[in-house]
Amino acid sequence: MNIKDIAKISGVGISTVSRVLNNSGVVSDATRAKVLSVVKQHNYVPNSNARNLKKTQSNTIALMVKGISNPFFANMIKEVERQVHLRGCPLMIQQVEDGVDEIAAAMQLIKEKNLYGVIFMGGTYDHSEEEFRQLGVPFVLTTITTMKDVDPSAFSSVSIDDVTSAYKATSYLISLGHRNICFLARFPFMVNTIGNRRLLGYKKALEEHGIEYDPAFVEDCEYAPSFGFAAAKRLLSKNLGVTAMFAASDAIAIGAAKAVLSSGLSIPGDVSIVGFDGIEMAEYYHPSLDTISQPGVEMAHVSVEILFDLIAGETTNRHVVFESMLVKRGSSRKVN
Amino acid sequence: MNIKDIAKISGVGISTVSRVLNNSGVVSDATRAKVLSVVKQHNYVPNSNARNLKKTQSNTIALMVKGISNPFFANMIKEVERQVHLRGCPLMIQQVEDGVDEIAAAMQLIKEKNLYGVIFMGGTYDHSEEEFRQLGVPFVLTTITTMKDVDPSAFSSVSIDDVTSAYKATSYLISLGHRNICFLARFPFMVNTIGNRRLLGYKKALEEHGIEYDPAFVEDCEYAPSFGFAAAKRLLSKNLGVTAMFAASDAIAIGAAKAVLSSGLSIPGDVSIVGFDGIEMAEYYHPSLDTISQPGVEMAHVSVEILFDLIAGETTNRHVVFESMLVKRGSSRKVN
DNA sequence: GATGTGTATCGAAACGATTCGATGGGGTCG
DNA sequence: CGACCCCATCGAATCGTTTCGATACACATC
Repeated sequence: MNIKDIAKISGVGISTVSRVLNNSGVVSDATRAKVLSVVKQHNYVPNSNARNLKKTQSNTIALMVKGISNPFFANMIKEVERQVHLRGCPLMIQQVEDGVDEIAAAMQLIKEKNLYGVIFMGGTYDHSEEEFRQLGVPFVLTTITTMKDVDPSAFSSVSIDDVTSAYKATSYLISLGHRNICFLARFPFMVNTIGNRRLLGYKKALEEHGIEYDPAFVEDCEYAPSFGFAAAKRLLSKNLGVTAMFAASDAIAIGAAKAVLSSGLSIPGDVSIVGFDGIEMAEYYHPSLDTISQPGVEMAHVSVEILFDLIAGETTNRHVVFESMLVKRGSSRKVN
Repeated sequence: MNIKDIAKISGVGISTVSRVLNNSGVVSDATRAKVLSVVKQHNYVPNSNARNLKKTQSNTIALMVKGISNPFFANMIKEVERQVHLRGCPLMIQQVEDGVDEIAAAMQLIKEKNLYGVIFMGGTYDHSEEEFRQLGVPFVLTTITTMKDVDPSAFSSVSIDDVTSAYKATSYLISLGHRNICFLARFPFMVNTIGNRRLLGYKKALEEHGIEYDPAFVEDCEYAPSFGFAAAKRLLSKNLGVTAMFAASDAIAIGAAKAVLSSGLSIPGDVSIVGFDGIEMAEYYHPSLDTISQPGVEMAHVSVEILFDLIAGETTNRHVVFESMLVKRGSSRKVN
């Protein structure tokens, strides 16, 4: 069942059916009604391969993401899907493994599928302006840090201020009287990753309060509970007199909390903990975890909005920086 | 840059380039090498819209899923993406909201995109054999229950035995001496949902041990911590003398645990808890939650395997039922 | 030298949509 | 009544592939 069949059955020309389906050009009401009824009756759906071929443009949006199963991302992905779907576009998801060139992978998809637009989510991008430009389709970077010194006019982005957020968390712990505060995050062999930016905020807070920075208090760990658990174990075994932990994700915090609790220490009695992200599980952990919460759903929503603005012809790139929020629950306490 | 350009530059015919790219037909080694070098040099990627149009068949796989952000699903989705990608196919993800007809939604995508295959994940399907057949492309139902009495030869599936799994959990609690065991799950206004099937197992265990089933011990709640929390609160306020809770998901269990702990009761001291799914967070909860664990990654993997077997021409449908596993950690204890 | 066989290659048609230039049949105006 | 216009509609060309029937050449066979 193709457009030709519909045309024949409706007793009109091919192009008339096309105009009805695309609401383009003029069609008399009678003809429109006739065609639509035939379309509905035969359950006709236009073939998008043919349409995309002719228009050399598809309506597919691609999402390139690092780590689908990360609960913070999972939540954002859900909203991205919802918003994209709401605009009548299909969503393609591709996971970018460590070590693959995200832009090159996207480039391939773009050529292959004539993509409508791309959202990149998570990670650190080591790409030049030129590489971004070569994409040739609208795109948005969401919760992504860039390594090269790229002119911001070359891309749109949605993020929070990682330095300030980490500063906020660390300052909070300091204000409660803590001096021996450790920091858990992932530090790959690169500059300007999320972990490194949050480290900056952590250091800044220490410095401002006259606490000397000691690398022994910082542990490298992936953004998952098992790694947080192991890192916190290592930390505790150093006997540094740690009274507080700041984790760069709630998942890490949950693992670290487990390490603390299973060592017979209490939270927040012996050790205070602050996480990062604001995932639902952190609230239902016991004790409820304090955290730096990112408005993930809004960030996803705005990412899609910006993308579709660009698709609609908007030419200036936007950079939306959301405010993170310190959520105080039950996992930190004041010390002498 | 299209196939015609490549042909011209290589000094060969269009069809020769096509044959080289598809490894079909005979091409002399010299010609093949020449063409491939030109392709690489110009970064040529064939346009899949044109290819799909001609072949009236694309290589895109679609995943129709209920609730992307559910941590158990998120994990499976990750593996599905990995496996599909490994086979060189793009993955399209569509979230099916409550109340929309999943098959109809898939049908539309199939016609539109000439899909290669579809994986349905999660939920309860109220569809007839005829409806499944009309899809016209290979598909697999993963962790899905069907309402209509559908001949199993009409579809392939990957699942666990929900009745037996719930029976296992409940029996375990009974074996520890519990009599007042409640059950938390989602019971929509339908038969044979996951919740209802697990309820069956719960009832069966009670019955076998001479414990009378009391609806007051069963609470309806969605598969998320906040709902588990609320449901457990309601349950506790009934003063039924509950000593154990069985939750139909770890997310529910975590919320329920929070309700118990924040009421001043201890786990497993006053209340034992068993969850379902085996998500990572359950292990790192404190206390670590006992759970019925489903091998999500394997289930995802096998789903993709079955799908590609069907695509490759396999004609008999398979039904793989995985074994769930009772994982004992620290959230239940023996009572007198 | 006519015939047959096999190998490497070619080009035209087709897939199902969009779009643009062309057409035909009223109606209006002078 | 002819000139003109406008509205509704039509069909051919096109997008970039795949594929099938045709071709061209070399070599062996009788």
